[in-house]
Order: sequence, then structure tokens, then C-alpha cells
Amino acid sequence: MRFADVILPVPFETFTYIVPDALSAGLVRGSRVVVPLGKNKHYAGIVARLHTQQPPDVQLKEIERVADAQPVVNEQQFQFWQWIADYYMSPLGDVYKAAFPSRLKDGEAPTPKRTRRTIVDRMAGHAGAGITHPLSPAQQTAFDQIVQQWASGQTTVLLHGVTSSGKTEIYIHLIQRALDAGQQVLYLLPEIALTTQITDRLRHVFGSRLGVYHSKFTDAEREAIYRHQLSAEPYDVILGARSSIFLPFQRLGLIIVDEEHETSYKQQDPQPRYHARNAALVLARQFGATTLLGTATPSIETYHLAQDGRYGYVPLTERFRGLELPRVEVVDIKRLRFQKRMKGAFSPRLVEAITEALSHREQAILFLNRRGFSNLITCNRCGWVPHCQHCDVSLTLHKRTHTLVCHYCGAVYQLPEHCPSCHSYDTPPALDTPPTSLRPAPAPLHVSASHDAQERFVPIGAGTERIEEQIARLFPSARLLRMDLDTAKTRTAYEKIVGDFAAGEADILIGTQMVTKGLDFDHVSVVGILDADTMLNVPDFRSYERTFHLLSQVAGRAGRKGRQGTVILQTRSADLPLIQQVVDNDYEGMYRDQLAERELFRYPPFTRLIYVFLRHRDNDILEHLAEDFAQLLRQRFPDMVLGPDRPAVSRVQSLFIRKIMLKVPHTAPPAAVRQTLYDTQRAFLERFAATHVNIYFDADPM
DNA sequence: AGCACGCCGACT
DNA sequence: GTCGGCGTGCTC
Repeated sequence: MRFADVILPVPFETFTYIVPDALSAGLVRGSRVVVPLGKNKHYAGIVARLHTQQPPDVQLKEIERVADAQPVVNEQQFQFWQWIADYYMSPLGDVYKAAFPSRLKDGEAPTPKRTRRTIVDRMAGHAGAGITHPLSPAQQTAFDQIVQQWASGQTTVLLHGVTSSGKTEIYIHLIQRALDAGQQVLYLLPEIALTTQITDRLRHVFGSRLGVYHSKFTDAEREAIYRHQLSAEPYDVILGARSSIFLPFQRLGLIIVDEEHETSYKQQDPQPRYHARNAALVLARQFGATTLLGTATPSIETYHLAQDGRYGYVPLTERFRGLELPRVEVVDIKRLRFQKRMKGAFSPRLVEAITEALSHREQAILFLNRRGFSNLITCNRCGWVPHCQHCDVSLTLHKRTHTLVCHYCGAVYQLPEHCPSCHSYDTPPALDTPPTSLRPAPAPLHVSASHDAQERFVPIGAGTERIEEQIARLFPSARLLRMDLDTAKTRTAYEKIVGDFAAGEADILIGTQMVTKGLDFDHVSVVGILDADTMLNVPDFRSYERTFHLLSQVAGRAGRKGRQGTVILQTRSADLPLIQQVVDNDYEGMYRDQLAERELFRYPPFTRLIYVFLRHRDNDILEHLAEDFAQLLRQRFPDMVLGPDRPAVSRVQSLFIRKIMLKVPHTAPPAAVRQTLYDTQRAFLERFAATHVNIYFDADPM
């Protein structure tokens, strides 16, 4: 009797099935098979092992059919999956879930008969022509240094190049070099930076040898690319987001991780909580491939490794075509507010700079890291602030839709007619209206609160929607565009805003983080950072580093050929050294300060962090459980445990949350640490068998 | 994660 | 008298 251990898209390791004789011949490790699970579910899973050892005490079911003629997971991928599963403490089933397009995991739908060829056609295009631009002398020097460091055995190199230094052109030449050597290339970008600007440029050069892979593609498109990579003639270059590290490769020779400092490389929510940059380095090692990490502002961790000599290091300080770095001016809005000299969120200096830009027919970008109209609203009589019923966050007013939105879970509420706390303005409620508080609003909303409902509640703080309103009042003739999650929900909407702004069809672009990534506009002379403080005040050891990255990136949007751009940085923390470091573009200074802090408080890169999260619907029970769990951990990991703490958002979707932080020294063997964590978890769950507590780990959290 | 099974409130 | 709420338990 033969058995197969099968990986299924459920959070477990493997399930064992009987291999029917009829299927035996066509089955190998890596085959995709359809199997029954539970009462009447069917999934497509991956055969991880074929053997003859019948497991005891389980009633085995049979494999129903083999889904493909050929195996779909190769040996290299199995190793990689196992590394992810081990390192990030996630079951193989969840790794499989992350690695595969959904349709390939579905047991119900038969494999589609090749749909219209347009799926692959759209991706492919022309043959490509080696249309690489010649490198500038500075770029050529960087290129030579990178190649030379690889040759000297330094397989990972950090390219530290200022914004607009033309890193992409260097990448293109390195990719060409790898292709000439018959190798495949993986080019990773954060999701948000995968714009048409970059894909068009690469398509232009590499034509049909390029495959693009990211989450905005339909599942069918992703399936097509996955299958194409299994074929005898796969794409030689994959340009993709985080999840493209899971594609099958045959002769991978080079991985480029652009914007390596981006925290979005770390998958946050569903398991596996992997870091695509770090996982890519492991992938490269498996293939004996070289890696290039590129950024204008390296992460502290990466820069530290480069300083240590563990990564090669290549600086590129010259901006392409002699573009000057922008001049950054700090405006202390704490004082201006006190002096009542602010016009809404705008300082006189920012208004002046925008006025000047507009008078020269130049463009401005205004950056604010918060969407919606106001951060929160409060009753103007008693101070009541509406909160999400499921999460521990106040609700954001969205004026256009007359709604209150939870930016954490996405729940949408009607704007209340009167304050449920003090019952002020107590017009008689309609009989069918529960007088209590917030009622969830039906999804597409056409609810209009009565006109004066908005006056009963005072909006506090500004979001992009409110900035748009203020700027329209300050500059009535300016043409405005707003880009945030609300206006650029789809890729098309996003591309339209970017395209329109680039074409000069608007004068001012207001936006969130979205405006900071991978965009180059030629006519932007002013960038306004409306409020640097929201980022600084996040209680997290990385908040200064993150603020530096973000502000430097936003600042880099300013500047046009032949004229220095201006950045107006408004902040209430004007004296902070970090702000001066942004002004001076002083990465080294920021790095030095942050590294000292990290060493003092034993944070990465001096330790490895593991977070333990506990979730429970009862806050008091959770409080005790988390305390007990931390106690068990303290016994096993002396001097390494911090907490439990309430995370900033301590309740999400009706579950309360506690976080325990583990600072693991580099001397502790990772496998042993993980084993101890699992043992502790098991002991804990056995002791509190009855209580329903959810525990999970996050290795190298962001 | 799904999804079924199981015990307590408002409807024809 | 049932429809249905989501608590909890299992999946080879």
C-alpha cells in the first residue's frame, strides 16, 4: 500500500492519503492532487512525500485525481517553503497558500481549458531589443564595483544611491549581463512601486522575456505566469512584488531587491509572516545567485551588515543629469499655531511657496499621512468621540460619503444625528432608530446625515480630504488631484491620477504615502510635508528610521531640471535632531544615532526580535493569560522578555490583543529558540485547555 | 482557515 | 412550535 503526504491550503503541515493503484504511476513529489477533506470539501494539494508507512489511529482517505501531467513544485521550492515555514513559525499549509495562485489550490473547479491567450499576450508583447541607455560615468563606476564585489565572493551587495541617481538603469545593465550568461533574474519591488512607469521601461528593454507578477493581476493571470515558469521557455526576467519569490525558477542567477528598506516587504497579516527581502537572500543562496539590494536610504539592519563587511557596499552620490537635491526648509508649526498664524494645516511659508510655484506654472505635491476628512470627531458639548465597535480606534470622518470609517477593520458607520452620550440636540429620534449609538451603514452608502449633524460634532485633525477642501479655498483657481486609498482604490484609478498629474492636467497633488513611491514628475518644484509628527509619534523603536525614510522619499519628489526644488517640512518637533538630519540629507547621522539607541535598548540589529501575540474576546481573561504566558517565557528566556503590552490598537475585530516581545541574542541558536517557543505554547495550552485563546508568533516583526 | 454541530432568543 | 445566532472542535 502506498501513501502520500499532501500539503493542503489549511494551517497544518501535511495530511496523509492513500494512493490508489490507478494513480500510482503518475505520482511524484511535487505533483498536484485533488483530495477530499472533512465532510464535503475538496482541495488541490501538493504531494510532499510518497511512502509506505501507514500512520496509526487515522482513517485515511484516497487521492481523487492527479491535477496536472507534470509536477508543479520543484525541489528548490520545497526547500524554500520549508525554510519559510521553519523560520517564520508557520505551517507548510500556510506557505502553500501564500505561494500559489488560488485557482491552483481549488479542488472543485476543473483545471481551465486554456482561456483566451490574451492572459499571456498582455504580459508578453514585442521581442525586446537591448534598448539599454548608456550609463553615465558615475553609473558605470557603480556597475563595475558591483560586478567586481560579486566576483570577489561578496554575493550580496548594497547599492546606496541617492534619489534620481538612476539606479534603475544600472539594474537594467546588470539584468542584461545575467541574461547574456543564460541566467534568470528576479527583480523585486514593493507592491506600491510597481507602476506602469517602471514596468513599461523594463518591457521596452526586455520585451517578451519579461514577466510581471503582483497582486493586482487576476488569479488567472497569475496562474498563467506560474505555469509559464514551469515550462521549457520561462520568462527570463520576473519583475514582481513580495509573493514573486515563490515562483518556480530553474536557473536563477541574480536577485535585485529595490527599495530594500521598505517595511512592506514584510507580510503582516495572514501567516506566513515572511520578509521577502530576507527570504530572497535565502533563495539566492540556494541557487548560488548574486543579490543586489538597492535604496536611497538603507534600512539600519542592511547598512549595519554592509558596515560590518558582510555585504558589499557601493555608493552612488551623483544625481542623474546633474539634478540638484532639493532644499528642505523646516517650519515650526507649534509656534505658528500658538500665534494663530496657521491657515488650517498651512503655514504662511508653505502658502507662499505654493503661490510661487503656481505663478511659474510649476506643480506642487502635498503629503499627509492620513486619509479621510478628520482624524476623529467629537461632540461639541460633552466631548464624546465615536469609536469602532470592533477595534480600539476612533473613527475617521469621511465627509464626501457622510460616513465614519474604521481605518483598521474598514467598518463603515453612519454619522450619528445626535450625541448618544449627552443626548444634546435631542430632536426626537425616528421610532425605528435605536437611540443608542452608532449603527453600521450598509455598504454602498447613500446615507445623508442632516445638514447640521456635522456641526454638532467637531472634526479634530486633518486628513487628505480636508486638506483638499482647505487648498481649494486658499487657491481657488488651482486644479487639484487627490491620491489616497479612497481615490486610487484600483490600479486604473491610480494610474489615471499619476498620468493626469504627469501630463500637467493638475497643479497640486495631495496624497498619502502613495505619492512617495517610484514616481518621477518633471515639473514639481514644491513638496509640502504637512505634518511630520504623526509618523514620529508612533510608539515603536523603528519610528525615527521610518520617518527618515519616508520624509527623504517625499523630499526626493521635488526638483526639476535646472532648478532646485523646495521642500517645506512642517512639524511640531522642529528641534529634533532627526528633523535636522532630514534637512541635511544626513543618512550617516541618522544611522549613528539610531544604532546607538538600538544597542542601548538591545533592539535589532543587536538582537533578533520575536513577537508573541495572544488574542481573546474577553479582555480580563486575556490580561491574566498574557501575564501567565509571559511568566513561562521569562523562565525559559531569562532577560529576554518584555511585556505583555497592549499594542497601539489593542482590539481588532472584537478580539483583544496582547503582545509579548522577545529580544533574542544572536548567540542563541534559532532552531532551539523556536522549539522552546513551541514547547511553551503547548504547555500553556494544555494548562488552560478550556479557555479559547489564540496564540501566534511573528519573527523579525516590522 | 472553513465548516459542521450544538444549545438559547424572536418570528410565521 | 421553528429559524438562526455564533461558541467550539475537527480536518488525513
